[in-house]
Amino acid sequence: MKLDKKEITIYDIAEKLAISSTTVSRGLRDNPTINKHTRKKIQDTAKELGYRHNNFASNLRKQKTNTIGLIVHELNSNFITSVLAGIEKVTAETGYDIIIAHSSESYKKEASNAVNLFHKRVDGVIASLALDTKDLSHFEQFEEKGIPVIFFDRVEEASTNTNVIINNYKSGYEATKHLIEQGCKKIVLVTASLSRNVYAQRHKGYADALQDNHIPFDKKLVLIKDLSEQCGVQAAKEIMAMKPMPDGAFITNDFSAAVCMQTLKDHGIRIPQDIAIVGFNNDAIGKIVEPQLTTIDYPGIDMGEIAARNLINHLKGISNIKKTRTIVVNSELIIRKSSLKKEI
Amino acid sequence: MKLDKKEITIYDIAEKLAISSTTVSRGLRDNPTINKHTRKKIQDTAKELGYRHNNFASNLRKQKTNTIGLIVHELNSNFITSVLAGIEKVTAETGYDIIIAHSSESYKKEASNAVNLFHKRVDGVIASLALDTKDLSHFEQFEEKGIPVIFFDRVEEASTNTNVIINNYKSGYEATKHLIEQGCKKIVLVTASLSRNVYAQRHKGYADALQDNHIPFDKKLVLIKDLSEQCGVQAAKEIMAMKPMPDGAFITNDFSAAVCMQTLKDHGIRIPQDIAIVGFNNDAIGKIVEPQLTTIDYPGIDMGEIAARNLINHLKGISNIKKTRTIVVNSELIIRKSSLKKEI
DNA sequence: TTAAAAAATGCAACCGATTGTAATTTTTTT
DNA sequence: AAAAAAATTACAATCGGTTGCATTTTTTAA
Repeated sequence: MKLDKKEITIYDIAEKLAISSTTVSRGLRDNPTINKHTRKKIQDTAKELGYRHNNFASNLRKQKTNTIGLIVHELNSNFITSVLAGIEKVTAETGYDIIIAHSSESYKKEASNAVNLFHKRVDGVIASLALDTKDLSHFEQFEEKGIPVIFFDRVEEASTNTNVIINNYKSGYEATKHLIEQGCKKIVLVTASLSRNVYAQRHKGYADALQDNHIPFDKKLVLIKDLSEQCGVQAAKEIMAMKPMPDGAFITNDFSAAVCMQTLKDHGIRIPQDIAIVGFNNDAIGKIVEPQLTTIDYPGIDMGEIAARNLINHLKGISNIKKTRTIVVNSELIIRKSSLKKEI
Repeated sequence: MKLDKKEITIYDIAEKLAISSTTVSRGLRDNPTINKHTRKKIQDTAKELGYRHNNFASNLRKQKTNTIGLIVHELNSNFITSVLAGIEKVTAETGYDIIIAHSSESYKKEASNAVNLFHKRVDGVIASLALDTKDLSHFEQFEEKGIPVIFFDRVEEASTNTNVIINNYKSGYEATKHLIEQGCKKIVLVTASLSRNVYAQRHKGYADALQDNHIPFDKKLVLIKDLSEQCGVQAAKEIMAMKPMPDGAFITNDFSAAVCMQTLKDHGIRIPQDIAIVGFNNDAIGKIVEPQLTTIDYPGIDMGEIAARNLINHLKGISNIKKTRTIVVNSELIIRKSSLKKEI
């Protein structure tokens, strides 16, 4: 077994330069009370000896970690990775680290991730809830210690936390209205659990758009699914079994919409002629399917940036998130061929 | 400003129970030298007081972090998330934590991520290289401190590190052979930088399959692209410009293959009749495109699990990765409609 | 040249858990 | 009941930075 070289500490640097460890500590962080010349010598020696900062010692003493925790339901989505990019942009600027934890849409795992981050002593948390998360009790531990938590996208609207969201109601309304304008009379809504805010709001927008256009709301046209691959196939089958077959579908997830569309096409159904389809998320997949998918564009980067900016400003005492309750980011309908009955 | 409750330490527990902090420390970790009854009291009191373990103090003292770093080129891919799932399975069992760093295919960011993990003092590293990473000098810092590094998928074959890979040569060979068997005579290879092992090997397999079947290798049929969305469009255009047009294409990335296929179809080219297509990765997208995409299945979960298992066994002294150089995981050709000229 | 002000550096006590070894208590053996 | 063995528990040093305050050195002002 190779013997690892001993770790270099500020004491080694201090000894070599015959100064105190205090000065070294300050010099390494460019503290202006230390003479410029001394600082240079310290930093050069640190490099020369291969010094590396010990975060554990530092955090232990400072009682801060300079780390924020991110809890998401899934990593494998364009939306989440763009949120991540937005957060990283801010944290890179401000010198914070990120710990990423994902729950795979499981409430249980989300709760254990929360405990984990809590024990890791993150300074703050940014989170998007799993599909089946029903209460926020696992976030209370943060509250109790005064650790700020900001939710985005998948939030609990009734909570007193800061939420960064899009207007899901408006998006649902617009998507449905668009389908109606294209001449659809019988519109299916394929969505996930209505206990999750985003789906509940989209559902509400759907229902109101129908009502405003004098189309009766029919509960049987609302299909509640998970967001699996299988769900797209299932939805397609149920749609095909309806008599008469619906002529429009608002599917609140692009991947599911793509799978559903595929299955419908396999059974000889023409899109958009027989049925017009609108998805949600503006995933890359929407431009690859045939016909290209009309969808709602969701500004992930902005949401990430806003959430991170607010959190860090709060941590630095620049602002106080307790005063901000909800931040709504713009989303918009992107019209592509899958819904254009009129132009054909 | 709300005053946060003071943090509870083992000393608080010790004081309350009138025992020493040593006993508390051991009791919390269920050390059998501590009386069962005492242990119970300690753990109950800890819960009651809201004690949380201080990793910083612990790591500082133990000089270990129980954390492994993961460096990947991208998060937004099915392959990488399944690797992650495999790694998490092992780390969950063994009590290790993961820090995820992604480079967005940038060598520079990869290097800075490596420095970051180094300063975070991860006990070990699992990495998949960015497209343009040409040397492994940024990993030398780990080597010097005796921190083990295992590479997977995107590796530097000439290095002396442990690599977990699939047989890219064989996969490239089989994909090409399959196209030849379907009657293709002029086969395009769309791939990424040949300086990255995976693409170099697939290229070699392609070239050898051609030769073994007496089809002359033509450099002009090899299109080197990045893996962007645009690249699929570009490739399609170049393919269409070739006279006569190729009748087969091996595109070493499912997403690019899907985009390329889409573009070809937009120009009235029939798949697989006019040109048969094989992708790589077995991404979900392959089952959504029309026709469904023939591809190479890549066992992400297994690779993650194997990499993590080897790393952690090494850390625990159970085995020594210095003795294992390369682990090859099975991959296989999945035949779907996009390449089946014969059956039509 | 001396006093006052400013700049630079150092002292020493923390932060909280871990661990080798010693001390104490309890149990077993004779 | 005393001695030996086993089981528990405690002491005290350690990990490596950080920071309030004191001290020393240098610069400026008088």
